[in-house]
Amino acid sequence: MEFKERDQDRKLETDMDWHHNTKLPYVPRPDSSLSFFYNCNNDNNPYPEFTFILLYQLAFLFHSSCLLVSHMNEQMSVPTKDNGNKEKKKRLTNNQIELLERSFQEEIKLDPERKMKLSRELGLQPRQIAVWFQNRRTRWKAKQLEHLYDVLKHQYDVISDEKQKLQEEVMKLKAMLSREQGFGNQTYGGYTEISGEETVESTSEGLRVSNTARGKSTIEQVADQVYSPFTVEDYNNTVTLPHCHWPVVPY
DNA sequence: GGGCTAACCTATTCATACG
DNA sequence: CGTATGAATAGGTTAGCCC
Repeated sequence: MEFKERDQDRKLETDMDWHHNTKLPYVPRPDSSLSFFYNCNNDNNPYPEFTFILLYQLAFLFHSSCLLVSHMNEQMSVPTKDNGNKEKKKRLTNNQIELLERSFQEEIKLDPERKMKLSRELGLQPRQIAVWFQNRRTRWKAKQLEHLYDVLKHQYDVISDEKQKLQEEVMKLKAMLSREQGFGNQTYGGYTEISGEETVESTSEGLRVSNTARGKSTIEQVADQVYSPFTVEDYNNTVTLPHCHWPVVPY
């Protein structure tokens, strides 16, 4: 079967889920407009009864399928841009949303049993429950990304400030060094024969930094703080966690 | 392995509420 | 009346099941 056709079938099934309680109509005997099917009783036919039964069944099937298609189109409200009986979208009530929200906070994924339970409790179609959960997960992920962006931006700002301070300090120290060199090679305080880089190490700020100098620089350490708690794996884990541990965010 | 199915996802459409 | 929001659809992917 062509993929597109299969997909359409699947859509149909999904829609049948939407109208899971749809009952097929009683199909009456084909009407007179199909009477040509029954006019098989002529002299040239050696098996009039057999032909009648065969044609009757064919006619019945044809008529049934016609009725079935029209019934399904009617019942399923197949969204067509031009028909007048297109079903209007309705907002869910506050009570419905409240219960759905509570259920979502318990578990962001929806198992079939819970779907049916919610469907019964809320008087909504199972398909509507599934769609609501899908949309809610999308909003939840968007909020998570937004939150992650805020955290990263804050940490970026902290690093930026630190960098700015360090650059200003380097400038000051370079200026001091220039002045010092103006006095020749005489010692000045504790500094002798030092480069600009090392000067930073010797300042109070630099001393603070040097406490951690055994391993990584401040920036590297801050960078670690920025990136380590937010690995892709962690993010994926939060997304696939069975329970919503992320702070509840309004959507 | 390939077909089928159900559930999921992202992107999009469209109706509705609201300032 | 324009915009934001949310319900619903379209089309694609994936995993599980069966043959």
